[in-house]
Parts: sequence; C-alpha cells; structure tokens
Amino acid sequence: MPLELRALRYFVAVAEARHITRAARQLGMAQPPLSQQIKALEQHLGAALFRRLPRGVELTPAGEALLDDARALIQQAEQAEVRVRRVARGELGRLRLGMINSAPFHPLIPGVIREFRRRYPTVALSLDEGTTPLLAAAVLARRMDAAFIRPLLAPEEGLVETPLMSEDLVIALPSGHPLSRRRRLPLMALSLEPFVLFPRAVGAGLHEEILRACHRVGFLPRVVQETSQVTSIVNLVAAGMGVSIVPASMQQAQIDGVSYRAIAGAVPKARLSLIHRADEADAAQIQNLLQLV
Amino acid sequence: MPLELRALRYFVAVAEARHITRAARQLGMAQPPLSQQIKALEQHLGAALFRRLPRGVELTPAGEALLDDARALIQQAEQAEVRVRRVARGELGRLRLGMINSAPFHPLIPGVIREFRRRYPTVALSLDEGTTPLLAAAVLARRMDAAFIRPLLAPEEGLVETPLMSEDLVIALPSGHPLSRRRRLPLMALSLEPFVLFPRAVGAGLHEEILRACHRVGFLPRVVQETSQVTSIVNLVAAGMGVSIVPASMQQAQIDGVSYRAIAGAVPKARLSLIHRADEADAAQIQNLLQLV
DNA sequence: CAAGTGGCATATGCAAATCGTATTGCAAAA
DNA sequence: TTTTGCAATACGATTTGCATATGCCACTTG
Repeated sequence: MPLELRALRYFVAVAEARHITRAARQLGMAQPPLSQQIKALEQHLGAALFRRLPRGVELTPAGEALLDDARALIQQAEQAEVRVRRVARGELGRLRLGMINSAPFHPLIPGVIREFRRRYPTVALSLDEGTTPLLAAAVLARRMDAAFIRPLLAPEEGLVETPLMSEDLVIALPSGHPLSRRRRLPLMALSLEPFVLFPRAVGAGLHEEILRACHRVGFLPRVVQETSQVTSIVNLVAAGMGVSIVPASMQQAQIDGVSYRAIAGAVPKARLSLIHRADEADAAQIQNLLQLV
Repeated sequence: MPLELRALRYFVAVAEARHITRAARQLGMAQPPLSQQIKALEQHLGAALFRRLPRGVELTPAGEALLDDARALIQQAEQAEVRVRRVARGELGRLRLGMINSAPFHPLIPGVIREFRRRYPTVALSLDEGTTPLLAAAVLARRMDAAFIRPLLAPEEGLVETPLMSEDLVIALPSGHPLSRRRRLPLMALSLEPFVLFPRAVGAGLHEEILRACHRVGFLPRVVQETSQVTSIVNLVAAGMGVSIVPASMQQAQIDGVSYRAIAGAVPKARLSLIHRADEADAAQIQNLLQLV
C-alpha cells in the first residue's frame, strides 16, 4: 500500500499546527482519524515523525526531513493539475498552423492569427506556407495541426473541412495592357490571352474554379506558364508573361506592373477553408481557432 | 476531493500500456475499476486524457502534458520516502558534535569520529571545541547534538550523560625541573609548586577531581595561572610557568619543554562522558554514535 | 492535594470509496 | 457476417476512512 498525497497533506497540517487536534479542526475533521492517519504514515515509513509532548507534538529529524519534501510534492501536484487544465483549455501547448501562399493577403487571416496570439500568448504558434494538397497531407500526417487552404476537390478521409468565406476573383493584367483601359472586363475578353496559372496537379479547388468559369463562358485558357504560388503568378504577370485570375485580396499586394480588373458578369469565387484532423475535433487549440474564424 | 497519487499511478500505467486492460493486468486489478478511475480522474481535471480507440487508447495533448508531471511526482514521492527512512536510520542528516579541548588526544575519540564518518558518509558531521559547561549548555540549547565532555558536577535536567572511560592523570613538569629526575612522583611532592590549572568556574569534573586529589594528600595547590584549555595549560607548563596535572593522553601531544611523570600512590582519574539531549535519546544519529563508543 | 483541563491514543460503528464479477456495447478484422 | 478485442456499465462485496464515545496521562488550578 503505497504513499498517498492525502497522508502528506495531513502530515503537513499537523507539522504546521504542532497540534493534532488543532490541525484536525483546520482540516475539517475530527482528531481521532487524524491521529490514526499519522500513526499509519509513521508505520508505513517505519519512522517516528513526531514526538508526542504533553502540550502538542514536535517534529523529529525524520519529520523535519519529510516536511520539505511533502510541501514540495503537494505544491507540484497542484501545479500539475492547473497545467493539465490549461493544456485542455488550449491556453498552453502548441499549434502548428499552415496556410496557402495567398492567405496572408486576405485581412481575415492575419487578423485571426494576431487575435489568437493575443488570447493565448502561452501557446507556441508555428506557421508555414504550402500548397493546398501539401498542407492537407501534412495535417493528415500530424506534422501540422490545422491549415488555411483552398477547398479540397474531394473530402479527405480523416480530415474535417470548415468553409470560412469566399471572395471574388479578379483579373490580373500587366500594366499598360490594352484591356486595362476598361474598369470591368467580361471573362471572354481573355479568351485569346496567354495565361499564368497553377499547375493542374497542385491546383485544388481554386484551379478547378477558374477552369470551370472559363469553360462556362466558352473558352479554354491557353496556359503558357505554370507556378504553384499565387505571389509568383502575380510576379509573372507583372513581367508581362501573360494574364491571370486571382483572388481579390491579392490587390493588397501592391506589385508594380500589375493592374487588377473586376470581372463582368458571373463572378467566380475563391473559397477558403480551414482543415484539421477529425480525431482532434475536440482538441482545445482547434476549438479556440475555430471560434475565432 | 483533491488529486491523489493512486490516480496518477493508474494514469501512468494506462498511458504506458496504451491499453486499459493490459494496464489493469500489470496493476494486478480488473479492467472495470481501472476504467472508472481513469474516468474519474478525467472528470476531476475537467479534461480528456485519452482518446478511446477501437484497439486501445491514445494520449490527448492534455494527457501528454500530464504524463511527464505524473511520472515526476511519483518518482519524487518515492525518493521522499527513502529519504525519510534514511534520515530515520541515521544514514542521512547531520550531527553537530562538540568536544573538550583534550579529547582529540585520547585515541578513542578520533577513532570514533573516523569510524562514524566511514559508516555514515552521508551524514554532515560538524565538530567544535569548547569547555565542559559551554558544551553542556550548547547541547541543551539545541545548538549541538552531542558532546564529549568531562563529567558534570551535577546531573543536568534534560541531558543524558554516558560515561565512556577513565584514564590516569599524570604530572606535567617543565623539562629540567628538579622533580623530573624521578620516574614516579607522589602528589605531595607538588605541594609547594606553582600550579597552572583550569579556572574554577570552567572546571567541571576534572578541576574538581584534581583539587580533591590534592586535598586527600593534604595540600591545596597554589594556582598562579588559570586557563580553560588543556593545550594552553601544557604550553604554559612548557614555558616554565609552573606544574600541572593533566590526563595521561596529553602525552600524545609531543610538546617541547614538558616532561610527564606518573603519580605514585592513589592515582586520580580523568573521566570522559558523552552527553546528548534526553528527548533525543532515540534519535538515530545519537544511537549510532553511542553504538560506536 | 484533589479536581480540572488539554491533548493524544484506543474502541466501535457507519458511510463512502474501491474493487471484482458479470454483462453490454462497439468497431475493426477475419 | 461472424468473430474478436477492448472499453463502458451495472451491481454486489470489501476495504478504507471518518465520527462518536471513551480512556489515559501530564500539567494546571482552586
């Protein structure tokens, strides 16, 4: 029958009160059971912890030695308790977050991240960029806890996808391009232009969305250059490599040599989702994050 | 109802086995009560510690966090236990020892101290010198735990005195003193000599013993110099200040200018005692020390 | 000096926590 | 679909822990 914290708590109370009766009162119990517990503890340890005096008790050297350890143990147990609760509430721990390249340009994302850091400053937050499929794979493989991505083509086993918002897509033209004279352009105006787009392999929902929109108005974009990062697409457009269709929030990135024009007619949307593992749907960090978005 | 170590031991077992059933076997109990205990712990902490899988269980982040703390707590509790036992057995702790100035010259004392250090190397041993009354007061005031002293004139309340041994007293003469031509001297031969002795106030049993011996043969020593330390007495004798009567073991101290002569007739004795507090008669250090002497 | 007081130990009875046995439930593997 | 492995639930049995009552000892007080 091993040592229990209860015994140590009783012991400390008696050691501090130097009286069994008084300690019992402070503990909210009667004196006899406390005497028993102390006796049992002494028997268990095979050592006298107190000297019984006519007027109270006194610590023996062995009791002296135990007192320090007992206090430390009790306090550490309490600390362990609060630590677990904090981890459970997500106030402590870590959150490995991923995001696609274009996410930081939409004001929502930096806002959420800033707010998370403000609310849970003790959570170690790590941030990485990647493409939608890479991020999904990382979350699934537990190398990441959650990620802001473009919608997945097919629902992934073991992943939960939470749609966050959708924003308009806009046309990106090299500055001075003939089409840039008009404020709004129908998609069809791009039918003969060279395109800079995501590679099909990488392209998750967004690539699909763009192709579908073009298809709807009756053409297939002629892709002259592929790159997996939105920022690179914009840079290639600036270099005059071609035109592209990007999320409206990319206009936040003030890049010389690129003009953005709204799409006339049916405007295709860029949707953003947050994914996390299904088996961590109740993990506190995830919950806290979801609450913010 | 606070946290108990039992719960943590159960938790660690389950966390390490990753199975409740297997952990229960290792703990020597059935599976249902263990399930209950784990559930109760989770409820108490307000946090899920395990994810129940079809094939065993898995730690949640909160459980992960608790595991380290739980292991540490259990181990520290065990360490505290062995520490108390060791203190109780006197293998750990401290022993503040005192001795009179002449004690180190009797082979018994250094022998005992050396043996104590060999047997209980983890006991912090401190050593101080002093006069018999000062040492008795220090022990009584708990500034010291035990002391080698000359016998007390009267038994002191709260102190236990253990007689250790007695040795002959011998006469100390300055070298070349006329009396030093004879190997043995009757005490009476010193009746007209100047004496170097302890001050009466300091003098406990030994001072008394010397005076009584002189009184027995019919003279009162003429004290020309007083000092409370035996070594000083011997030095003063060496300086030709007078003669003295000292424990035979002082011959161990090879001091130039002093000759020792045995006493003819009834030889007075120098007795040595060990004292310690009565209320610590059962203290392990004291017991160990007494066992050695 | 005798009665009173303070404080710890022991005895006994009860209530609650813990455990074991039996059973159910559920999801993956055969 | 059946089987299997493992956790959850139900309930009776046992142990543990606490409270009340009492005894004993040392010191205090009238």
